[in-house]
This record gives sequence, C-alpha cells and structure tokens, in this order.
Amino acid sequence: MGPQANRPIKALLTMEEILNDLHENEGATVTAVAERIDRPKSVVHDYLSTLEQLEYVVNDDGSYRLSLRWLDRGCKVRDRVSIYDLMIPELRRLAGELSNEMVSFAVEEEGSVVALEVIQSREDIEYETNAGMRFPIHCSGAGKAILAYQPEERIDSIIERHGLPEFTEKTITTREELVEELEEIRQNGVSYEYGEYHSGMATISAPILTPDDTPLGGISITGPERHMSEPEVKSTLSNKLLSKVNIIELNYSGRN
Amino acid sequence: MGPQANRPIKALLTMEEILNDLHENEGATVTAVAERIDRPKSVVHDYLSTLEQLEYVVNDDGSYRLSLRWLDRGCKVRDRVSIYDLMIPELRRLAGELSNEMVSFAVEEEGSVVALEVIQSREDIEYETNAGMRFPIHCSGAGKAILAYQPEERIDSIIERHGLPEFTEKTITTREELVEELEEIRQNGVSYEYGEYHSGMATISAPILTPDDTPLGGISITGPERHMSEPEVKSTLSNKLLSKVNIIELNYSGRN
DNA sequence: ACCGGCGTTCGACATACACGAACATTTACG
DNA sequence: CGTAAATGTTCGTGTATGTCGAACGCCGGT
Repeated sequence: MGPQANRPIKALLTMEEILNDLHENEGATVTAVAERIDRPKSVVHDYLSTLEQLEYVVNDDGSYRLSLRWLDRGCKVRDRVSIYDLMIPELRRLAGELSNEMVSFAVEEEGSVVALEVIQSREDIEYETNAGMRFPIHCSGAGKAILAYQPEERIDSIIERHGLPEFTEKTITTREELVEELEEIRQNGVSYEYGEYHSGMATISAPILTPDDTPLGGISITGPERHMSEPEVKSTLSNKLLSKVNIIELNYSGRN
Repeated sequence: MGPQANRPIKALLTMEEILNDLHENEGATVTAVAERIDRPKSVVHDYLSTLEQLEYVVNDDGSYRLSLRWLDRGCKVRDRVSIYDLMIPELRRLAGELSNEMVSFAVEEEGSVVALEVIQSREDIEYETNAGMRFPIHCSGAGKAILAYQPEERIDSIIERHGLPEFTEKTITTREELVEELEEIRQNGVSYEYGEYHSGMATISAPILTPDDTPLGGISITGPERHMSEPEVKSTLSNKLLSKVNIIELNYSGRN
C-alpha cells in the first residue's frame, strides 16, 4: 500500500474494495459482492454500473468480472518504460540461445521488482513467473542488481518500507549482508541468487545502466539450481547476459 | 464506452478523467492535470494522493504516472481467460514453424476483438499490434472467425453498437456482405482478411470452439499481403492453423 | 400461481466532496 | 544570497452527492 492520503476520496476506497472482490471471486453478482463487503446492494449496484460504463468491468449474463481494459492500460504503461522496446529483441535472442532456462526483464517500482517480460524455457518446467508480477527486491536476481546501483539512502528507505522478509534459509535478512553483496555485484557487474526466494531455483542477472550509472532495469536467466551451479556454466551465462546488456546500453545511449 | 449508468458515482468519473490525462500525458504534475481537466488543484491533489495510496499511480519525484499495477491486474485478467494456458504452447509452436509472420491469439469482449498474445515475426517488420490492443471485429481475421459462431441476434447487437466503420476500400461495410462471409467461414473453418483493416496486410485466422460450437477466441497468422496471396501458401497456413486449433480444442474438452 | 432470490429504482438524509484561499515548499533568477 | 514565482499541501465551509433502506419488477423454481 502506498503512503496514506490525508483526505482520501472515500468513493475510490469503496471502488477498490469492490474491484478487489471481483479480482478474487470470479463471476460475482451484485448481491454476492454486497454481502462480502457488507454494504447495501444499491450501493454496489451504483458502483458496478459506473465501473461498467467506464469499461473497467463487464457484465457477462448477470455476473461481473474485470474487463480486458486492464490489460490494455497495463501494456501501455509497460511500453512506456524507457528501454522496453530496445530490450525486447535482445531478450528474445538470449532466449533463443538458452532454450533450457527462463529469461526475463524486470524493473523496480516502489521498492519491489516487477517482471515486464518473461520468456519461459522450452523445457516443461513452468515457472509461476508472469509478466506483471511483483517480487521482493532483496531476494531477486534482478532486484539485487538494480539495488546495487541505487544511492544508499534509497536502499535504506526501501528496507524501511518493505523490510527484509525471509523466504528460505538462504534469504539475506540483514542490512550488512545485503550491502556487502551489493558491493560484490558492482565489482562483477552481475548478481547471483541461489535459492534465496524459492529453494532449488537460481537466477543470474545483470543491471541495465544509463551512461551515468542509473539503473533502468535488469535482465535475468532463471533455472533449476542444479543447471546453474557449475562454475563454467555460471561464467558462460554471465558473459551472455553482459553482452546483451552491452548492446542494449549502446542502443540506449545512441538514441538520446 | 459501456452502457450509461443511471446514477453514476461522480467521483469515479472524475477519477477516470484524471487517469486518462495521466495516460495521455507522461510525467504529469498536479497543476498540469488540474489545468487540463479544469478543476481546482486541491481536488486533483486529493484524487492523486488517494490513487497513490491505492497504488494505481506512483509519484516519481513530483510527477505522477500510472503504476505497473495495471499490468499486474491486466495479466491476471488475461490468465483467467479459460483457454489461455492451453493456447500458449501451441501458439509458440506455430510461431516457431512460421518465423516470417506474426501469430496471435484474440478473444471477443463487448463487441471488439482484444489481442491477448502476440508473437512478432523474426523479420524486422514490427507490426503495431500488441497484447491488450482492441480492434474492430468486422475487419479482423480473428474477429470474423469468432463472429461466425455467434447467434445472429448477438451479431446484430454488435453491429448496432459499433457499426461497420470503413478503414480501407476493402472493408466490409454492410450487414449482408458480412453475413455472407460468415457463412463461408463456417464452411471453411478459417477466415481470411486481406487489407480490410490496413492496406497491404493480411490475416488468416481460425476460431477455437467448445464442443457445442461456442467460440472461445481465435488464433491468427498475419503478414504482408504479398506473402499470403499464393493459393498454396494460403492452404498451407490454413492447415497449420487448423491443426493447432484441433490440439487446443482436444485439450480443452479433455479437462472439463 | 405462488414464492424466493436477484437486480433495479427511488426519496430522503447526512456526509463527504468540491471549492477557494491561505500556507508551506521548492525552484528560478537576479 | 535573497527575492519572487510556481508548485504542492492544508483546511474550513456549503452544498451537491453518495449512502441507505424500502419497495418494485423480473425471472426461475417448486
């Protein structure tokens, strides 16, 4: 949740309750929503019909659901991310070279990592990572890569806001450890994440930087830990990442 | 725009004005938005801070923009489309076989066609088609394929709502022509669209149907008209489409 | 035909939103 | 460094408007 507004518009909070309910409960009727959020039917009706007019929800034969307009807006927001278009072809090329692992591109927003593009591996392992998903920054490969190039004050404010929650026994949970690792990332140019979020899974990532070292995002290779542990594999993958990043950064500075 | 609500919640209409403004104008400040939508700064401020609290917008150093939460919600809505997960692997396989053309999957919503997945061709032609985008149903390949399996009354209500606007000289603009073509599509099992929306571009599509012939969506192959005109190419591509559709439909009926 | 459930409409009240002015904060410029 | 302009934020007030409950109409089931 974002910072508290001093005088929030209550109608928007009510709307949010209703949208969340629709999000969680598929095919919701006016009465069902009204009961769950504990409000008169008439109120829910007025909100839903307004949201329908605005095309945020659609009414399929009596039950409401969120419309695909959310996807439209979402994709437009994504396309507006500065390097999105430059990154896509390189990410595809990378995926072509590594058909056994998942590759992805992520950016930071409000202290979390958001995956903007995910290309699944051709193996039958389906990771539950999808475009749009948010992850904690301190135990994600791309997150640590991005964090490594943030000013220290920003790092602290992110820690303050989200904490360093533990997901596995390998998760970094103290500021000191994290700062130390970020220093290492700055030296290597790549970040490693071995089972810090999901046991058995590993990610190698590299940040994409502007000429003055502001992080724009990060690209990652994710796979089962056993695929990624051998030192020569680690260095091969790291080099592949860095070469793609290099191309993206060159194209980026070339157009400004 | 959806059907008019009798008693719309005005606060939501105001919110929409502000969100649309943010959508159109990158990096908008409170004052700038207030001037454009002609309202007091204080009002815009209250709305934006509420929207920030709800994480629909973020405040990067003073200027607001839509957040990536829209992407998150949008992708979840998309993933909820019944055959989305079954369709993806087949669409990828199709794209692999046809590296020179764009392939896509679309569904109908409120009388328009919405692209849910777009895999660009490996050629350097970049179509401006992206996930989430909406298209008129009567001059899109997938749209006509889906329309062919709708009850006649539904077809009429869609025509009534959206009309049959002309985009090129080849666009179908009369109900009679359309109905005739839909009959043909039902016979072939595939639909063709040659320059009806964008001159010089062509699409071949096939509908995905439930066992009782309810259309769930359509998959398409799109490319320059010159690639797709030869009769043998036309039939090869049609067959490829139909074989993928077959697999998807089998998997679909297999899990219910 | 009756009953129960659901969506919808409507009038009335109290509240919460819209407004403008004033205050705080940042930026621009001499 | 100091002043001015522009922007973001706070706040009191009147009234428009969201909230509520009750009643109506519609449909499907028994």
